[in-house]
Amino acid sequence: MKKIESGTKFSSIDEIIKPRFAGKKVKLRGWVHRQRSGKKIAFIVLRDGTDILQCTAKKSELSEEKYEEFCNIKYESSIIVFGTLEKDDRAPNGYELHIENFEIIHLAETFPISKDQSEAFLLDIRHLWVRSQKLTQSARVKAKLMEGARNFFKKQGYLEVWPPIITGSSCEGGSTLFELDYFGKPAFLSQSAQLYLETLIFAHKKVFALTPSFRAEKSRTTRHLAEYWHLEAEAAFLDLNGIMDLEDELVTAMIHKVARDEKKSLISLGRKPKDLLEIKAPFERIRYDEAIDIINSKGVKIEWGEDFGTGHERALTKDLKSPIHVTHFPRQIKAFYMKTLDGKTAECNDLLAPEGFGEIIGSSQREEDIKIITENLLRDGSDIADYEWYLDLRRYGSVQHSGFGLGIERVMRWVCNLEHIRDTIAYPRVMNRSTP
RNA sequence: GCAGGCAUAGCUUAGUUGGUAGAGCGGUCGGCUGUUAACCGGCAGGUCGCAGGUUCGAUCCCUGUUGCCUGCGCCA
Repeated sequence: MKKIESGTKFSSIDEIIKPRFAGKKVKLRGWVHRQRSGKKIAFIVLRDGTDILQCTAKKSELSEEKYEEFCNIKYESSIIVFGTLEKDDRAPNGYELHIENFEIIHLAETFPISKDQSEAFLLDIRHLWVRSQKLTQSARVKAKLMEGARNFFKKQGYLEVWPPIITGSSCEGGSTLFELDYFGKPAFLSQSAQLYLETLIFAHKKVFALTPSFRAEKSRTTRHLAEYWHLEAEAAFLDLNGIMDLEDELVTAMIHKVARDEKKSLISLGRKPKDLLEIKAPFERIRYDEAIDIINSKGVKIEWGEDFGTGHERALTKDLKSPIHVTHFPRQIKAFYMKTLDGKTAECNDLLAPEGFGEIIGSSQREEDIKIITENLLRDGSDIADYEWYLDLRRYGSVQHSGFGLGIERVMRWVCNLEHIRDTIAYPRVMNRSTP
């Protein structure tokens, strides 16, 4: 491997593929994304982490040996190229580099990924497939979504906090937790930071957190991960309508940020930025009862008291352009911490993404009545002793409060128009895969 | 967890109503080309997932097993 001389000025592709750089000399370094060579002229498509650029080498402009070396460069070799940038409609993105000199940093072995690949194979060699256009674009979109979210929370006065990942008790139901050996005692990987965020609002009033959440559910679907990134917020003094307002503005801020700053990636993933910009808070809100009627009217059967399945969510959102809230689900099918006003329904809401993508947020106003919480815990067969610390929150300065959890990868799947949630994350953890 | 499907070269696959197999890509050698994972020709590359069974003979039929994929349930 050759050392790169220190002090050398390199450009990045995204900053030079602009009209004002046409005719200018530039030095780039990156990886060979594509390579084609002939007798007199050869091409490589260079990828440098910011964009791709076609580079052209002519035999007449390089020495015989240099040209041959250029023709023998293999995919994914790392390389330094030097030359003049030109506008050229024959190049993939309208610009190309006319190579005057180049230096191979590392000549790659034959890259195992070629034209035809199966999903299973791409998961096996994920550590190399992360270099693909699809995964790099999706990664950029994700970063922008989070940037949009953080900006939004900051503006709203929410403090970012870091709850624990290892926990001693569950949040909702014990069967879906990953158990681990914690110095000889059982502990669990967190599946939601909610209960901890509830403790923290008494210190900070309004908090949010981005944490990994773990679900040991043996789900086999295109929208479940065993490890996913969970964006959760909790706010004191907020009721159900207040938290829904916040969710709508958050989601709007996130998708608008991406639509403005990551246009190319979105387009290439199959999502028009303009369509995202047309989606604006507040989103439509319907009650569970109305949703039941709508779903039934679309020919998909559901009875009052049933939770939504995939088919129900799809029927409800397939023809929508904007997300929609479904509120006030039956209390019996919802978690122990959700508030009830009428004893029958919960002050909760699910935010469903349009076009059939389904649930992206689960949210509720929290129950303050310690008796009802206890009742609910007993209903679920939980051990009250495990929740004493949580019940303390209702003993010392209890206030009305609400919060929600948003699945980043779920939002990603919708925003990037992706068939499978695994392409929203570099290393998807699903039921039967934990490597690479 | 339930239901269905698949497993043949490095990758993507065709095929054999049971007589041990072809192709494309990739590799390699050569030709051609301002190419867009281009095209043309030569060559190399396969104990047909694994273990049993039936059979003169199994990659093909049967049983088991493992891995993977899809759908459902569960959820974000």
